[in-house]
Amino acid sequence: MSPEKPTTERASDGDKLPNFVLEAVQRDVAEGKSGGKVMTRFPPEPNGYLHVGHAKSICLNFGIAQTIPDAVCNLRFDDTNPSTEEAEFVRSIQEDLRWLGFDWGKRMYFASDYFEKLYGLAVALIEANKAYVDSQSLEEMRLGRGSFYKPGQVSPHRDRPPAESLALFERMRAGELADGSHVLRAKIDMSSPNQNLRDPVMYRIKREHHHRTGDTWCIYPMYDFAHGYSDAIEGVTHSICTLEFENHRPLYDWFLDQAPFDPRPQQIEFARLNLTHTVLSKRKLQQLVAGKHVSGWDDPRMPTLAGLRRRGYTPEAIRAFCDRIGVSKRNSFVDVTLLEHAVREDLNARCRRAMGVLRPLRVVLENYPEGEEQSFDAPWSPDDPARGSRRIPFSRVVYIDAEDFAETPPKGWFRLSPGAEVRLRYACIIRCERVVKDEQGKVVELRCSWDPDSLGGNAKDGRKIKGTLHWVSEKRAVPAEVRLYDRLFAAEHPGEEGDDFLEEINPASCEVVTGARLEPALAGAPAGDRVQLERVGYFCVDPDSKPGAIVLNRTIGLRDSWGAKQKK
RNA sequence: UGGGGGAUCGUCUAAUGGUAGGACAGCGGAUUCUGGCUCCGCUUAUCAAGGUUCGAAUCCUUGUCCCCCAGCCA
Repeated sequence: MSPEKPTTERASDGDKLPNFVLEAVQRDVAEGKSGGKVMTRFPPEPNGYLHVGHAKSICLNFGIAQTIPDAVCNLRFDDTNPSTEEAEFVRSIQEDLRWLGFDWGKRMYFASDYFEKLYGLAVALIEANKAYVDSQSLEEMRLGRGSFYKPGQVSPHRDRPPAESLALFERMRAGELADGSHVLRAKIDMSSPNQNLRDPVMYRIKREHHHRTGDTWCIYPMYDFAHGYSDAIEGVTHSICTLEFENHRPLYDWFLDQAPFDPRPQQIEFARLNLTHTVLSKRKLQQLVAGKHVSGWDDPRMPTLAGLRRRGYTPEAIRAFCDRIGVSKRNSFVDVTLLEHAVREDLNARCRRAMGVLRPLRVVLENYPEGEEQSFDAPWSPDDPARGSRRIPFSRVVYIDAEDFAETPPKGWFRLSPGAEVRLRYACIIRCERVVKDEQGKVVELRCSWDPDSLGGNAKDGRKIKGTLHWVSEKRAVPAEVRLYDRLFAAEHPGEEGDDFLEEINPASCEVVTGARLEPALAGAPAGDRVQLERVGYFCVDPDSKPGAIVLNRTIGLRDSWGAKQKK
């Protein structure tokens, strides 16, 4: 059977857009910053599955490492909040990253690897009188922080002697103090117009089991404190993050000012991906899973990498998409048709073709001898004969798709209708002689004749046949369940005006067709196998498939200019 | 009443003082044993107003609009 044609070289490389982050890094290299070294990192928090928005960040960070000689990209799990993080997500993130095609070598790290070092850094800040233990309540701290327009008030504990803070901090670590009773804060500027600088919390007490450190710690560092130092500890030179951290950069820099590292990492922000007809916020994806609105993180309608994979998307298509959307600082919504285009383009080049009928309509060829059978040769890839062919069995009764017949055809119809001729792909020409209906008047069978002089599909007398239909032999077809997926949200911007996005789930986003029939060559196709069903779309064999009960997921339909025209 | 960012075709994104280009989407056509693919063509943009300049998307001034920030989340 024709294997998929690999498209790694073709689809993903070559049309990378230049972007301002890469250019900034290249400038730094040219100027000899950090001794010309470049190290980036991809820092997921293990509290959910990776999605196509992460893919943008992954392609950026790993892409820079691949573009610049000797540069590397680390994988670092930002696991500083044990309340939400799980080992299962650590596993899935690695799996998805590998699947996408990126390799972090031996450089897989965890912020939790640095807990002891970070504790030491915190102690040093206390000793330098740059941090203090605050004993205010959460509410008092909130009030004390002021507002956008009002400067904050200093904490009554702000001038606590370093020795006293140190003693308290040690007791925090030792588990002698209750959750929430104390925090360690950086001593910066309570009246800063940037609220991130109003003595941000560095450590909180949290008696939670950590997926890696277990119960070793009951205090955990906050993002702003942990992230920059984790970068610095690893030797990261360029810490690339999304726009909402722009306000945090002064704090990122402040921490680095207190304990100079070489190289000193630099934070650069870019706009996260937004996609039309899609939700990408971790909270909303969690809601979809937790509320069982989808079958799981890998539901083929999910924008997660696991979901896209199960749907039949290829890593090359996702990478090509990421390369093409570019990187900038503008808040934007990428049209989901661009993603759909990327996957069609890749699948068109790599998938073999086969025939399958979603909604079978029985066609009896009255002038074909009963009990006889023949077969036709059909290339796996008409555009590339080198990929071989298979035989397709043919006999007196075949199925065509119900939607390829119209009793009263609209203008421009060149599929089957009473009295009309069409070609059965690779087989022969047939004419519809009679329509058989049930008591309700529903068409249940077509009585047709075939032209024995059209073997292979071309008429001996040279007459042109405009319509070509896909078909399967009744006797030899294999049954299949086909899951027709569509966008999870019909609305362009789900939940836009405060609407509940859950109520905007497209009820037609998953249509299960149970009576489909496939050509026999598809029997036994393994899970993950992809194929184009000619004239229908691209499909991927679902892991739910059992021997003799194949399940296909529709990745994406073919472009349909006829259907589009009909809609107008 | 604050601070930080951002405004280029319908949507993304280039042009870094010198022809506003590409991709997607849309429309039309050619080709076709997939109404697919491919090929060809077309439509459409510099937030506004002033200024500097031979020349401005780009520099200056003044506005306008959009996004982010008041977690012991990341």
